[in-house]
Amino acid sequence: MDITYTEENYIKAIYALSSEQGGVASTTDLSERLSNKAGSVTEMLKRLSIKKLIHYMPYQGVSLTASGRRVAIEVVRRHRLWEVFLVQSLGFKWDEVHDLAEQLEHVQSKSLTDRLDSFLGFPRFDPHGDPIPDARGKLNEKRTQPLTAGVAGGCYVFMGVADHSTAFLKHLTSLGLSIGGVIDVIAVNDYDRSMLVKIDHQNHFLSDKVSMCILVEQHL
Amino acid sequence: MDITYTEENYIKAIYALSSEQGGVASTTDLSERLSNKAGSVTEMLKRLSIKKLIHYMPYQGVSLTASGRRVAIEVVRRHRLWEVFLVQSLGFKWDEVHDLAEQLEHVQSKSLTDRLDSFLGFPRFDPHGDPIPDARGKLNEKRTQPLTAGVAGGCYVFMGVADHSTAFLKHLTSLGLSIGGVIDVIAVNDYDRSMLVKIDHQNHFLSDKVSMCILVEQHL
DNA sequence: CCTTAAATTTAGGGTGTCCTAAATAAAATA
DNA sequence: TATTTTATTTAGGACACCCTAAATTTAAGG
Repeated sequence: MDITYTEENYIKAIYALSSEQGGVASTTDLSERLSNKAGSVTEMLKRLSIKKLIHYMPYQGVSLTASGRRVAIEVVRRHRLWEVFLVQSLGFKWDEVHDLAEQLEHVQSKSLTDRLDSFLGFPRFDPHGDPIPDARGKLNEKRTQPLTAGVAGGCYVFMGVADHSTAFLKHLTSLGLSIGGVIDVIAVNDYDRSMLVKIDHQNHFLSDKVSMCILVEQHL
Repeated sequence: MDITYTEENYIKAIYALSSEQGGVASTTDLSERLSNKAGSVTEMLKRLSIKKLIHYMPYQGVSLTASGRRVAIEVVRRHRLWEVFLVQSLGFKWDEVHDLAEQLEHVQSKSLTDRLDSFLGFPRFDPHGDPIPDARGKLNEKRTQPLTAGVAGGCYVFMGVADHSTAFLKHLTSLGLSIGGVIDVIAVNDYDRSMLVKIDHQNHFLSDKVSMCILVEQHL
């Protein structure tokens, strides 16, 4: 079965939304995420449903079928591998690679993907800390928490982001933060959940808008 | 101005055909090369003409404008760089890369292309011996001749192919021939232009269908 | 429960790219 | 040159993907 460029983008969006929420994505959410109007989304949902890539019950939202999920994971795998390539081999910065990977991810070739994977040394995470599914579609889930869950005195390792926008990534860079970096939480403001943290010997204030998108693990 | 995937393919085909022939490509040639019907081609030619990418006089064939040529060369550059990457970095064989490069070439990003070029060490030729335009669009023309122009007793260096099909490339591989390889012409049959050659200490008969697509330079 | 608001779908259009079949122009042949 | 063949264009239709506006269904609030 052949799946178009656009269909892949819908599948990917459904995958992302339905894993954030309880397994289903709504028409409106999709329409926002893809910057398309709701009517266009409905139309595509019907097509994807005919192709048996999604479960679609009008008005009830959609979820991926097994084969839809396979497609989604393959696209995600390609996207993240290309991101690694762009950063690791071509020297792009982590905030520059998203849009390029968004195009490269649609080159449908198992052998290309697998060889790229091997060439890169089978990386397990992309430059933003997102896990890369392996050739069989196995994806080791990240066991991370947003930094907002951190407590004063706690020490955390920066493992990934929940906001992939260039603006946000540039901001983190300006804080001296990159994947694997250590964050000491000095104080947490109960009222607005803002926090004072130490990164690379420097103190910074983080609003909860920011710390919510910083994904961390407890430091060992 | 944005140029679609399909438009790029038309531009590339026009570029290829019009450099083979006297600067113009016909509707029928394009229709064959692109496996589209003539009517579809005419329609696209009108569109490309409006975008000022081609000179189009109905019934008279088309040629590229300066800006069309710039687009074509950029696409060719991307195609050939990706081919180098696929062979050199990912270990594909030279007969496996065409279709993949055909997809990768449409990722429109100057910085990606230039970084890839640099990553690969600014290669001047692709795995089939075709010259790669540099970042400014400069393309050093190959000064090669088909092996059919060779004479008995002559010694030649294999520089490229005029047929990029997998079948032909595999055939060359089976003859022990790869870019840079040396070909000694032992005898030429005047009647059908077939020839007896020595490649890597082994003798082979080549029909003119084959030797016509083997591009060579005189050995120093 | 009824009414309003919000979410979703349907209806009707538009563009890009393709097709087939018919009409026309150019080239080849007699 | 007249006629036939071939090349090309035009006309009309299809499908994927998008839109706006109207209709409908579901959810929310009184």
